Amino acid sequence: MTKTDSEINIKKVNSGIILCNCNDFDVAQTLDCGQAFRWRKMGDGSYTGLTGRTVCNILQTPDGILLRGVTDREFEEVWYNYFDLGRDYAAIKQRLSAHPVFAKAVEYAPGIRVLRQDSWEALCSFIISQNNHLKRIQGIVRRLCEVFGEPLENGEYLFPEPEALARASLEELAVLRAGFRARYLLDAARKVASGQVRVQELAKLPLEEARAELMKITGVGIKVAECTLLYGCGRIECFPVDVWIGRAMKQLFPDGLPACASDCAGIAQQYIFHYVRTCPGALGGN
DNA sequence: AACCAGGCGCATA
DNA sequence: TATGCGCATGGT
Repeated sequence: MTKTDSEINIKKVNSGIILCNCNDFDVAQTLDCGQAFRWRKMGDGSYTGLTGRTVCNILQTPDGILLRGVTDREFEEVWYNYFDLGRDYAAIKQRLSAHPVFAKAVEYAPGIRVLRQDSWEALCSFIISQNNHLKRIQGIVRRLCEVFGEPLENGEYLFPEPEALARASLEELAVLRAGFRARYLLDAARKVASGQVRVQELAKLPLEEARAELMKITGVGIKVAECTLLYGCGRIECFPVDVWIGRAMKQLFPDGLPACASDCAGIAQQYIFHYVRTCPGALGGN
């Protein structure tokens, strides 16, 4: 079976795969912290979602994290990477905790991991996220998949290919109810489909070039570009600044981002984002 | 029932 | 370089 570093232990069972000793991964914290918009919470507390054409159902249990309906091969080729299981989050959290604010944020939600999502999906998701609510972002992304994505036999939909979206007209995008973001999505689809914006290169391009490549798209500014690079290209040094992080910087880090976060700024950002957004009193109070 | 949301583009100085 | 405004839609 798969060799993983750190102490994560993988057990194979009938229903799928169990991750044991996975102390730095909380399913709800990771999937509900505003980085991915397509995971559905089921009645039993599990989450169902997909990346590419691979589906899984994931449940936190006392014995470990159960990935239902996942084969060895899918785990090795897809989910190990998607959940960033090769990265030592214990070491990152320890390093960040040198600063008291990070220490609090990490203690508040120690099970957050930064997912390695598909680049094109991350780009669209964060175009949609601008000046918007989490709840509504989820609805628009779901309709985007249902209207333009390929349906699977099990009722799931793939995230639409750029070509499929590029063929559509602005009028056809109206069903998404994405508002002024519809034309941004269309411009992204057309530039990606035509090769004018090379999403596959974003992971390896020098950071400045990668940003510039993304900002060729109307409706992609510095914040959406940083989100795409962080969540969709594995660029953990990227640091998206939205209204929440802006407030956090002003109040909690008036002297700038602490040095202990310099090589994993994006991961630090995710702990802080979730902390200030959902923990009462994290901002303003003290 | 206002107010505002994981921003951006454009106008103005 | 720095503000300020409108933008579509709908959640709180």
